[in-house]
Amino acid sequence: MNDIIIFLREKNCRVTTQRKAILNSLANCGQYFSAQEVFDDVKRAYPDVSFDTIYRNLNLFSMLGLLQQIHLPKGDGHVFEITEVPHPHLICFNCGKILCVDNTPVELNILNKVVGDEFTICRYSLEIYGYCSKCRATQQAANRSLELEEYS
Amino acid sequence: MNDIIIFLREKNCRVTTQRKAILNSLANCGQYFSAQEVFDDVKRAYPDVSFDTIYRNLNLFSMLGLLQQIHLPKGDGHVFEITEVPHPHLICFNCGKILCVDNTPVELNILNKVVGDEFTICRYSLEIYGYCSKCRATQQAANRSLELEEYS
DNA sequence: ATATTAAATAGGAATAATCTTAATAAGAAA
DNA sequence: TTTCTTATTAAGATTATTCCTATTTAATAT
Repeated sequence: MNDIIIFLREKNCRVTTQRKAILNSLANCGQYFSAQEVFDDVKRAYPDVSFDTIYRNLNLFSMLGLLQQIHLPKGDGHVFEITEVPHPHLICFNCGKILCVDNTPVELNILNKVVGDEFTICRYSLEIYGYCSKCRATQQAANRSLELEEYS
Repeated sequence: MNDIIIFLREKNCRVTTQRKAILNSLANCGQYFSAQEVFDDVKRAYPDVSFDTIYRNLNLFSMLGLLQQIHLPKGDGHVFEITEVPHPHLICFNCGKILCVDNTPVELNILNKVVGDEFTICRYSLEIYGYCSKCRATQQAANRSLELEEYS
């Protein structure tokens, strides 16, 4: 916690009561969490906090590289993860479960080679959508009626 | 157009007036477009169409693999692209410009090897955020005040 | 051509996320 | 400590997106 406060000062970001409260809340959240969860938790300590402040700061923390955003399918918003290392996630269409991919197929130095001088990379986000082993059987049956594609 | 209608029937999806109108609109949209743009365009031909119908069908078309969704940074929603082949995109934090990466560093067969039997992949989404060459100079100056990280 | 049935829709309610502005407070300087 | 500057905030307005339900209509069977 003190490390992050020092880090924020280094980045010329003010260390406000609300930011400290948000950082405290993150410790109470699970591995993946929504802005709503953080809001509910912070509100217990600071009933006056506004939703806007939560969003603004979660986005700031993302930009600073303290959090990663994970995009849910079907435009269902996004959740956050506390990690400084971007990595891919598997997301189940059916149950919504999120799994980390540790053995990452994307290396930033490879990406940098690909984009060359045309672009300066700050961060990336790779979501892999489909069905977890648990949901596969039931969902594949349902998909057969829609005949959705699957990569093999 | 006729191909897509046949395709929809094959997938057991009904070919409604609204769906045909949406498909027609897509031809009028640029390479990347928002649900709002499609709504505005469809509304000209069918003033009664509801926003819900636009969203529902753009999501359906995504699920069917006709469209890809591109997640904008800072939770700023997403735009769609007409393409059946998922591929990465570079997105400029500053001007919002979107660039395709053709020489893709992600291959579905590699992903499938990584996830093995634990997950059935349907599609993926890789967004690479940062600054385009045009915005780099001006924005890096701004970033120095915030001292945001950049990968080298 | 008509009836049947289930998917798809419109409309409006509900929720989520962002923007605007005046007030507040953190950090810097005196 | 006190003042000053400006980033940050709360509040509410606005916009974006999804949900709910009664109605409509595409596709199928008669």
